[in-house]
Amino acid sequence: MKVSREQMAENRRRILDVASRLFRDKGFDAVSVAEVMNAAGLTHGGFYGHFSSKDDLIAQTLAHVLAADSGGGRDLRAYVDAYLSPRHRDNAAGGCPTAGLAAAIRHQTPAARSAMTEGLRSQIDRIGKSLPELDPADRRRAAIGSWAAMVGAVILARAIDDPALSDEVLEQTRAWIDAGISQVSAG
Amino acid sequence: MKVSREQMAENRRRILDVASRLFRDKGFDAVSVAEVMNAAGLTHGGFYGHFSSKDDLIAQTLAHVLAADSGGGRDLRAYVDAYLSPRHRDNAAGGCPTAGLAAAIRHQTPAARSAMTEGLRSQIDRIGKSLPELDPADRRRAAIGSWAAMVGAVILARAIDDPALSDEVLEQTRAWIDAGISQVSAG
DNA sequence: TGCTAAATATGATAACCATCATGTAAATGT
DNA sequence: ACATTTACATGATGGTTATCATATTTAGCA
Repeated sequence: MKVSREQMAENRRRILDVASRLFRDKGFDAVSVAEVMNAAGLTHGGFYGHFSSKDDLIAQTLAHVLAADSGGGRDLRAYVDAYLSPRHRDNAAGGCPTAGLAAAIRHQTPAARSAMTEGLRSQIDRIGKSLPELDPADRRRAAIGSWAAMVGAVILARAIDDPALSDEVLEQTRAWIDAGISQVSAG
Repeated sequence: MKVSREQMAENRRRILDVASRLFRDKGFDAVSVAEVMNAAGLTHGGFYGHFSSKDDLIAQTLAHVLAADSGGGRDLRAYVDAYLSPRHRDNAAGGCPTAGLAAAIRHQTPAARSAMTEGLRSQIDRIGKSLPELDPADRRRAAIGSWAAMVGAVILARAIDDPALSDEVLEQTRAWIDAGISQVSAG
């Protein structure tokens, strides 16, 4: 059952989209190739027409999802607030791929690590650009420090089973970043 | 081939120790029960005499490794320096279980989540205690914010395949935490 | 309109793994 | 010393999964 060229391209896009959601939600290992294909409305057989292996799917999914930048844009404050919200914590499937997948990258192929590295590099640059009021050294430090705290806080908040402590981790990290950035720009 | 009571207790301890190292190094999924037992010098058959399931092993391993506190102790500065060092980044098997495993806890059983939650709660308290110069609200905020940044930075540094960027993430996060704490205590 | 190549479906296959079944030998208590 | 219990070893078993083989259908082209 051959499909049109555009249909095939759309299928590929859908595979990458659902794979991205499933991987963020359940982790690379817990998602099977057949599960991805079913979620994309296909069966497992066609998979190897699109990708050479599951590892290849993982690498291409990362490149795909990290290309779609969620970046800080102009208003860093608003971005941090949304990032460190219970809503984002509770929405791993649709949330930041770094928070969901960065820790698992260690066990993946070089292609996957490379995709993640480029994603992180541009994310750090993006955050830096949204801190124009700082001088370059402070800007770089604030961008990296804040980003590390954001990613760490969401990972910790998702790991904690006590809702009060989980909320507190988000809230206090938000205040900590806020204070750090304000004080640097005031200094 | 029965062994003495103490021998059995030692075997159990060894299983938990090697499991802790293997899990931190390779992740829960990538380590098989047989691999753990072999690393402990036993065969897979005896496993269910010690644990009711692999999930049970995971939960008990977390409780075991998180009980052995690596805590901040008195000198927070030194602890942060060691935590955010290339040496720690490159030694996942022997390093902080939170940095190695927190992100994977989401996909584990309630018992495992609960062990991790208690570990994090006491780690945050421990860091707070090593900031006696701050007033309680600042102390809590600094403890949580710093800890999130530390965990996040090590996870990011381990995900990045460019050594220069990876080192920079550690270094800048260290400077960021340092500045945050100094400025709060100066303010 | 018919031919051919290609995209996907259906259906193996082989490896891995958690868990269970059973055997064996030595520790423990009498 | 002996009986019994028990910790561990050896050896299944069943389920899952990545990957491959083959069939089917239709798009793309002459």
